[in-house]
Amino acid sequence: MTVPPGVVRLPRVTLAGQVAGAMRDAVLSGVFPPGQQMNEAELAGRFEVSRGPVREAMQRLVQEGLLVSHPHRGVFVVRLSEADLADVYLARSAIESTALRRIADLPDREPLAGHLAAAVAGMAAAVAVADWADVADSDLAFHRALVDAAGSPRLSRMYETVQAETRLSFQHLMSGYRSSAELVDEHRRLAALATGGDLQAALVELARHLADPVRILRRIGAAAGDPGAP
Amino acid sequence: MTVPPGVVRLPRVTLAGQVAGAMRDAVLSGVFPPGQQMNEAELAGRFEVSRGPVREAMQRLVQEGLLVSHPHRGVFVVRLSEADLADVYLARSAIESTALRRIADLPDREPLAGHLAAAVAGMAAAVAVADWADVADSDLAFHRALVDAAGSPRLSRMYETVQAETRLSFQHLMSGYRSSAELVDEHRRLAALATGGDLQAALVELARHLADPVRILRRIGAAAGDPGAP
DNA sequence: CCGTGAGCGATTGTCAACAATCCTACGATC
DNA sequence: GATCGTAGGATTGTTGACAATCGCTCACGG
Repeated sequence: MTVPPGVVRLPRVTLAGQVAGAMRDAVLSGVFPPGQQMNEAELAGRFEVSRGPVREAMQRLVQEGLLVSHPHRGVFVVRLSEADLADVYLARSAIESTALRRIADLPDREPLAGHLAAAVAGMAAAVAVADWADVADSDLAFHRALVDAAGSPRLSRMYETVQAETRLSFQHLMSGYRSSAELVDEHRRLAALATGGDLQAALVELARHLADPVRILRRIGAAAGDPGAP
Repeated sequence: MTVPPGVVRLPRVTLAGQVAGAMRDAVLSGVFPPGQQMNEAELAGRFEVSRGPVREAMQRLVQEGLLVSHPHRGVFVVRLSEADLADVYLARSAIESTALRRIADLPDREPLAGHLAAAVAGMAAAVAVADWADVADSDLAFHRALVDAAGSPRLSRMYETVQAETRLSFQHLMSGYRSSAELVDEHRRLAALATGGDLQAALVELARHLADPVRILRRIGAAAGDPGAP
């Protein structure tokens, strides 16, 4: 019997892996408030598994920066301060600007342009109906496409962590997105520059986009519910 | 009773944490060859602990990129290819160049200059006696000081992972250091530029220092045991 | 000879129980 | 009232046993 193409090895799934995914989603969607203790026994009961896989899952999220572990005292949802937000943006800037440098050398930037355009279109549609969660998703998908286009496993892996923290800080520090066409235009401009071949202009635009947290924090102060771009 | 200053909360230590540290050291020092399976039961016996803490320790190293886990099949020491090495250098470049930008804004760069000078002195002494392990340690300490001086927890955390991979790829892909004063001079020059206030020159020097892997790989090909700077 | 299925041993994944640690509350003493 | 010591409950850390999975080998049938 010859096996037809398309038949591939099925992914192995462990309980710990599934629990980690479910917990990651729960943390990122704000189900647990900052500083909340994650009770092993209770979570194990909810998931109907033993404490072992829950422990493993939580260790993973600790390494991802979403939870923090204090030995013998428990594991807690991180409290992200404004200083943390600033640091997240610095890390994003490091990763995304390096990605832009790689993208500038790509022989074919059309696939990336397509992905960025799709994200911008999704963002515009979400802005039109004031669906803030979708705006955030599109925004993060835009930047994720940028980093992944660099073709660097390590940049992508680092960005995964930092993007989760971006989403989390958005949950904890910000209360929503402004309904503004400026946000969409900003991304449209960045997409054009990132794929247009003018690296220096793209870097300047990215730096402006991820400008220093003082500007972002000013926005928070100036208008509640007006946090700027993640 | 008033407690005198200097009396601080003692760090809590778990078996899992200790096992993780010992295993990290063993992996980084080349005790386990690339692709080696890490047998839980055997390691648990060696450490005289149960398999639980060994599992937790290994999960941590998996997240750090030193081990790779295949569910139901085991955990293995990663095999780092030349493409991996190139990617590690790209990630280092992203982090270290961002650190340089932050350092350029430091009000006082003297402490960093001191740390870099100490690392260079240690490197020179190690080169003089052809102690390759010490050369590597000094080299990595130099770059670590650079990143830590940026004062960004996330840059430092990301760098920890990438530096461990640097050390590991050094173990797996390279066979030693050349005994060369050029290496020491390179670092001395980088230290001067990093703390001297000329950001552009420092960035150019860092880029040269972490030049594209093709140059490094050429060196491997040109002279066995002559891998260039990590 | 080749392909398939079954069995076995080794190893990983999970479970439940016990041990250890922490925090809080309460009582005793000064 | 402040401090100290103790006990108890809740939770985390670890252990050893059982369950599940995988890879390899061997036997059988076509």
